[in-house]
Amino acid sequence: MKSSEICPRFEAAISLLGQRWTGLIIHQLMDEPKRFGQLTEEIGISGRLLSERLKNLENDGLVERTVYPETPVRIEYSLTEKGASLQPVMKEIERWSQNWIEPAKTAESPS
Amino acid sequence: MKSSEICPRFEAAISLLGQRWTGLIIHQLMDEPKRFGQLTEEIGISGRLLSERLKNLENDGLVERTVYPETPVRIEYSLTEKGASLQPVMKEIERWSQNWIEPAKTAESPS
DNA sequence: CCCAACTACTTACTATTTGTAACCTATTTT
DNA sequence: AAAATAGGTTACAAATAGTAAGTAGTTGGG
Repeated sequence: MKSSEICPRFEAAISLLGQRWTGLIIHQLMDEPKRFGQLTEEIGISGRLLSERLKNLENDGLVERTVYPETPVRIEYSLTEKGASLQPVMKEIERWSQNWIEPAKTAESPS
Repeated sequence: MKSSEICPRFEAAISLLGQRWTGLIIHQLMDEPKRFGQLTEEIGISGRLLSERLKNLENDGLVERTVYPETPVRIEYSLTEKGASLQPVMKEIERWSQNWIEPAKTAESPS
């Protein structure tokens, strides 16, 4: 019952990243801003959840929604400075996955 | 619908860490092996879910369950090499949270 | 020996979150 | 005008998480 012992900031960070899709969305926005449809296709998430997640990420200040009033209107989602600063985290997860996740199998250990 | 474009290893890693409690459990086991009751208290997770998560983590080869046949029996959970190799990831999340999460508020930016 | 307490879970049930599919509005192409 | 595309929202079923109580194997006391 005591959720002490753990740094509340770390807990907050984990409750952000430890939510389904969130990490993937941030990862996909790392290189360049993307549009709603592009994200659903690349990630394989439903519109309902993508919409929900993007709203949360906006509220947390990680993602920014920009409307370009061209014709037709174009809407892009990009990372804020706070969001972009997760790059080292993403890089480390990538590195770990390269070393410890077998591509096809569900195996345990690298060469 | 196409979940291509994303490295399947990265996806696998994210689906591990992007699950509620998993990151916190790994983090708590980083320093030293712990017992079931200790984890529930520190993390604030229910027995049901802790049990489930630990089983999954065992299956994924991240956590090891050791039974010490003392009297009374003592059961400890520890990280395997694969689990321990997530330390850089945890460290980066910690670093990020120190820089970008305000302790009391839900604020946006560091000093 | 019997009863309470402790650890490590499991089971039953409820609440919340996800996933699926259909729908909506505005614009644009055929 | 009809169909298509972008960017969503809504309604509902299915899966997952949370809560509380129960179980099994000790241990310690009366």
